[in-house]
Amino acid sequence: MASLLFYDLLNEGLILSQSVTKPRTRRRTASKEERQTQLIKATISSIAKHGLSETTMATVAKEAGLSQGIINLHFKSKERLLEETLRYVVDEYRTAWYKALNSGGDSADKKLSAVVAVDFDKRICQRNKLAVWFAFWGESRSRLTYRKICSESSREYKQVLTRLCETIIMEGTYVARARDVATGLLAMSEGLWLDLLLDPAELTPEQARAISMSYLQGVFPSHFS
Amino acid sequence: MASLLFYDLLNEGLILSQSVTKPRTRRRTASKEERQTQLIKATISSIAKHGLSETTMATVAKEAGLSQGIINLHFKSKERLLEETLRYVVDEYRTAWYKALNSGGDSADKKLSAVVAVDFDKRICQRNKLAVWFAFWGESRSRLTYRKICSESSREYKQVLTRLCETIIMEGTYVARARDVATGLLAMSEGLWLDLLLDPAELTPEQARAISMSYLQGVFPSHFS
DNA sequence: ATAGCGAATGAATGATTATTCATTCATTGA
DNA sequence: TCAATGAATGAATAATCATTCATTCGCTAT
Repeated sequence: MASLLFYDLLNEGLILSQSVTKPRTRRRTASKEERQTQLIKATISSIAKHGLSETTMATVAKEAGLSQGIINLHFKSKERLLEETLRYVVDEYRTAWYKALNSGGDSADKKLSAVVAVDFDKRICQRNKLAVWFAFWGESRSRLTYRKICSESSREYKQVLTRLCETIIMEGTYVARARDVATGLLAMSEGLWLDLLLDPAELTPEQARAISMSYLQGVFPSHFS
Repeated sequence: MASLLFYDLLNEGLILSQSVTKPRTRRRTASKEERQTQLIKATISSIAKHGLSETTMATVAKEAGLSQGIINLHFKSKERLLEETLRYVVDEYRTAWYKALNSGGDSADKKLSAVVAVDFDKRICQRNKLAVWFAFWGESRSRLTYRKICSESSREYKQVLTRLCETIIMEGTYVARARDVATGLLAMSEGLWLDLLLDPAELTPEQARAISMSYLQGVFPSHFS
């Protein structure tokens, strides 16, 4: 009890002296959801700027213009924040992907073109976001949680793409194996993302899309020209 | 002076008492180079097992079966160790790549096939090593040093591949742009590596090679069949 | 043998960083 | 206007981890 009282006095003293020296910073309150996405966006920026291994509670809080403790208040821990950040990027991509799939025309080749375009869309193919993808992929081997978040949707894409390729193969007279083309197409996007991330002067998203399309042209010449 | 003496006595006392309790561990001395590659290999294992962000001096030392201080003895710092580890993997790849290029036959298409095969060679395409590539790529955006180590050789490959594609395009009557094919081919390998890293049950290196080759078959049909 | 040298150790140190929590502050409803 | 509520703060704490260095150990040349 005595020590608690002493602590209080000491603390008040500190705060008093600070409120004189420090300029008052404005403070606002926002809804939980608002703050959480704000913090997730700050995390994306921090990962892009400092890398995942040097992203700390401090760098994120600073990026968001908020205080140290804020992350533990809204997310339970740093690990949770990171997981939610990955989920945010993965979900955003997933949404855009299915939207393109379903509104990109009726034919299989138009659908294919549409989902390829998504990968290099301005909204998806931003360097900050690419940095997040690769940061988490780099840790995925050893982190089951990260791998799960990524792989559940990834398998879906491959499945859907395989179906589309099967349709095209039946329409034309191609010898290609549908699943291999799907795998190759996804792989090419990921590899092109790496180029765009590491050396953006060498390649534009639009060129990258053209390269992906040239793969489809090569494999399904009478469908893509 | 007095405190130094006291420290000595204390230390000796500790060691004495330990030599009784602890089982003596055998100790060997190795040449600098030997130890350094041993530590680099331990680092590769640690990155594959724990990820880059949880690779510590302790995990590496333990993996190597050596003591805490050993890394600072052989490399100046942790950062140096990591850089040398990346360099090791990059150099190993580079050596294999040029060896394949120069001994893979005389024609451009045979050379192309040979360097594609390298990417999925048992010696190069090991999960531990893939984990290292992606771990460093994930941090490359924010670390100039990592990017430099990777990009210097990467540009060379693209240059050489472009030349080979130019030759092939002139031999046949293709409309493809050499540099785009080179970019696409490199990207596809990187993307396939990601698949092999994250979901090795889905894809074998041999299948991955076949997928890469099918890209070349599509773009240069009369050269690859 | 053994002295000398350099490799290796591992406890101690200092720096960094996630987390906690008592306190402050802004908003809202009465 | 004023409680009441809960969002936000940030100093303190505890844990982790890279680095240092006094000491020990093993090898080689003499």
